[in-house]
Amino acid sequence: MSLPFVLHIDIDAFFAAVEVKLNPALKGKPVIVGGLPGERGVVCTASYEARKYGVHSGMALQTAAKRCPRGIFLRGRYHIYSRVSGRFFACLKRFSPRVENYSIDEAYIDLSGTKYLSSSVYRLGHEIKCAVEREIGLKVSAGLGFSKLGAKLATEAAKPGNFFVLYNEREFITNISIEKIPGIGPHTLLILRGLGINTVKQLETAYPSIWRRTIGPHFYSGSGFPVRKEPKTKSYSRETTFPEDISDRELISSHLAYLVSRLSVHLGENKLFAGRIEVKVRFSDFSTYSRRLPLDYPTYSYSSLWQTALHLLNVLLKKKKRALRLVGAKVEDITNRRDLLPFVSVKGEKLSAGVRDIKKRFGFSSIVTARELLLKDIYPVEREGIVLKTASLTK
DNA sequence: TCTGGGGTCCTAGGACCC
DNA sequence: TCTGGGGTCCTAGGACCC
Repeated sequence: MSLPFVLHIDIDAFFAAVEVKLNPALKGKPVIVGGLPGERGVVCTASYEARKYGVHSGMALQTAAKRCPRGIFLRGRYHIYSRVSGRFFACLKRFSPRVENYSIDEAYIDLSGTKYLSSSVYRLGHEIKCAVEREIGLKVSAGLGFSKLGAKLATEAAKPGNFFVLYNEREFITNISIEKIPGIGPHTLLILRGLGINTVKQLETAYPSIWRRTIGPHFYSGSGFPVRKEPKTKSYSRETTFPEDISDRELISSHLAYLVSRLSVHLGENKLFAGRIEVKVRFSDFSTYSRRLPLDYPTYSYSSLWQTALHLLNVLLKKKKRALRLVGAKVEDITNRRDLLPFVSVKGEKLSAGVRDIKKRFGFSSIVTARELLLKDIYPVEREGIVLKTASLTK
């Protein structure tokens, strides 16, 4: 009988670290990934040098630029980060089959019952950390605990670049300040403070149900939440915040068409079918609305998705007479049921497959709908493409 | 300071049925 | 002519995470 052991690993300042690795001249400099200073957007990752200036992720780029005028601002190259991430997880899986990819740069590894247990589980944790660093060439922080929550908090204590073992997890957690607990955000924090709750111990004894709810399914709580296998994705979304608010309906629907097209291609490439689609808008006053509708049948066809999306957009635009800041689309109720494949023979599905093929071979913008063509200044056509005929633009 | 993009999960309340 | 109660399903939106 052995205790459960969970290792948590987190790549330090991931996106910034990748950029520094690819361009060593950036080493030791305040690197800020997320966008350029004048742009509408937020900081995605700040290097530790940039954090010294008070820059952190989620901060508006304009604020970051004020706090750190000499910061090196980069837009971010997500396809590269994603490749590094793949190597990160592959390396972890060599040590244990029970690896949960919690995010692009974070994982839980279940070390319970590992052969090396239990006298040297600590050494094993350290070995894994070093192996990952060698493999991807980036510094990571790691924490070992008896639960996911414990391991995660241990990693926090280890940052940057160290390995922290939580020997007395129960005591460590109960005495910790509640804002350190993942799952307790600004809103919950405000409520709890109002109730006079400041530590986990106070929360657990006074409001056990809140404790269970706020910590959610991600972490250990009494009976324990296991390290999960890769859960399958339940929804895919694409959204765009415009550089400037726009009112032109045609331009708005063109943006939406582009997003729906990307979703359609993504679904089709993975032989996935969406059962529902949602459209989201954000007006210039930041008020945000969404509307969703089930599709007639699960599909990845652009024309089916678009038809419903356009209808939802029209409903949403009636909400306010204001310029738009953002438009987005999301597909949900994803299935990969093979028995749905016969629907691919429907005309729209065949067209989708053809378009997808061309996009794959000649680039995403090599073939676009007439509607997307309105955006040609924003998303330049990569080659002389074929323009797919669509119905009237103003339908 | 002016607030991204991509996800997950939860809940209140309406519609509908018996 | 004053309107129950319970169950289920669905939508919109909020909170949270990285």
